[in-house]
Order: sequence, then structure tokens, then C-alpha cells
Amino acid sequence: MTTTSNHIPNLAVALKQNGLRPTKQRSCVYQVIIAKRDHPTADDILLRVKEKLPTISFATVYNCLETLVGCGLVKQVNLDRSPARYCPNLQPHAHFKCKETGQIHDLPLSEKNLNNLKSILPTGFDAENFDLSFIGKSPTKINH
Amino acid sequence: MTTTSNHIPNLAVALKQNGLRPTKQRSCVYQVIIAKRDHPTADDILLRVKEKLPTISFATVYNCLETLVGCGLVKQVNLDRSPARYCPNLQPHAHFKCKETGQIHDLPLSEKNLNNLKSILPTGFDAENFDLSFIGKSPTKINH
DNA sequence: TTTTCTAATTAGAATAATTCCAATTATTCT
DNA sequence: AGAATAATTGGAATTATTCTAATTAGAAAA
Repeated sequence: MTTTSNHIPNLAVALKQNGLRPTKQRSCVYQVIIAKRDHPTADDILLRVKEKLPTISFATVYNCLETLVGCGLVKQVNLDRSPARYCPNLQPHAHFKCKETGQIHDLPLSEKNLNNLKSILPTGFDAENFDLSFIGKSPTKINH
Repeated sequence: MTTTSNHIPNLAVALKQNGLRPTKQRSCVYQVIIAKRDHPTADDILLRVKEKLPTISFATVYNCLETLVGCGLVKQVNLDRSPARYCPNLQPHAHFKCKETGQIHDLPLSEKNLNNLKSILPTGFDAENFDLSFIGKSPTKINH
């Protein structure tokens, strides 16, 4: 039941709405996540942010990520027991992890899919969130 | 595409089929999981098994769990970043975690549900497994 | 049954991701 | 500008899990 839209939200506005301060660390972490939509881990994010802010710490990356997730600007993706990944796609979607390449794909969900997911819940169960992920083999793009 | 049936599989047989030895640790871990279908963590399992086998170690519990999962006798349930839980329900099902009680419910999936899940996969994506979990509030049973 | 071979268990150390903490720094409010 | 508070920092702590090297137990052969 969360509202979703297509445009990239404005960080400063979203933070203000939540009574939080816009900082360069938060901005930079957010930029890194939307710049390359490849589901980076906290580790990946630290490395990329360090190019702009060499003194940023791990704790800050985790803090920023928690903030961004809390504001609904990015989603945390937990696959198996592997490190958490972060994803700026706010549309309802599932994830597919390729066994071979390790790559993670977003799979968009149709209205029909969403309704069907809802139909799984017995009466009285009120879901505020769901997580759907597949593991298997994704088609190899480069094969001629 | 895994075969599922309703009866509880025989541990010794399943192990033998995989060229593994039946040990009292494996048996005990398995018994504990089927005895109380409450999605215990490795921690929970260690505590319960210790009542029968006081000298069992954590490493063994993890080893046994890996073996049982590998033989397809139990499923590993990963919700959020919390410790892995183990589940003897071999039917296709989703999980629902109650925010309030922390309780985990199995939600059975119909053929229709399963087909719909399949329909999420674009052409060429070959899933060998999926994970579907909800978080929210489950109905309180005790309220008169 | 003993012997032998290998698999499984054990206790404890090691690892990896994440969180916590106390001190410093940056923002916002007055 | 100054006060109040929120955010960042580096490093230590925590937690779940995996690894390791030594011991024990199970299976197969003699």
C-alpha cells in the first residue's frame, strides 16, 4: 500500500520531510546508488563514495543507508545470507540472482502479479511489505 | 521443479541416498526441527538438542543443518538480516513474519499462486528456487 | 571381530557484516 | 554569533557463521 512514482525523488526534500538534515555524506551515498543501478553492497558503496569523500567512514555509510531506507528512497535487498544490497528502484519488483554471474536483476511486477501476491495472505494477515527473490540462471546476453 | 510430498521423509534413507552417514547428531537435529514446527534458529536448535546430546557443538549443529538442507529435508528461511531459521515444511509456501510477536507463519501456495510466480520471470530466466516473505501484523488469536 | 579407511564431530579460533560508542564536527535555530 | 542538537568519525564490540586441526565414530575389508 505504498505510493510509488516514476521520478527520482529529491533527497533534500525527502530528508526535510522526515526532520533530517541534508549532509554531503547522505547526498553522496544516494548519488552513488542512483548513478549505477547495480545493487551495490555497503562495501561497494564505501569504495565509490570515497572517491568523492575520502574520509567517509563505514559507520557513516551504514548510517546513511539506514536513513535512506527509512525515508523510502532506496530499498534494502537481502538475498540469502549475503551482505545487504541497496537498490533505488521504488517500483514494486522482485529480484533474480544469477547463480553463474552473481548478477542481480530487477523483475517488474504487474498489477496482476501484485494482486496474486495479496491473495496469498489469509484473512487477518496485514502485510506492510514483501520480499520476493528468485535464484537460478539468467540468460547470457553475449553469445553469438 | 522439485518433487514434494506430504509425508515426513526417512532421514536414514535420505542420507544414504546422498552417500552420507546417519549419526545421532543428524537424527537429533532433524527430530528437533520436525517436533516443534516453529522455525527455530541454529541457536534454538543447539539448546534443544543439548537436552538429548549435552556435548553437541555449534559447529555440528551448523554441519547437520547444512546436510539436511542439502538433502532437501529442511528448508533454510532467511528473513531480513536476522539469523537463519529452519523449517521442515517441504510444500511450496511463503513466510509471514509478525512485527509484533516475531512469530513466523507458513502460508501455503496454491497452483495458481505458483503459476503466477512463474509468470514473473521473463523469457530465458530459469529459476531453480524462490523465496517469498511478508512482514506485517498477523491476527491475534487470543482476544475474547 | 579386528583393522583400516574415511567421514563426522568437537572446541575453539577466525571471519565478515554490521552495530555501537564516545569524541569531534557540522547544521539549524534563536 | 552562540547554543542546541544532529551527524560523522575511527575504532572497538557484537553476532552469526565458517574454518581448523585433533579426536571419535561408522562402514567396509580382511
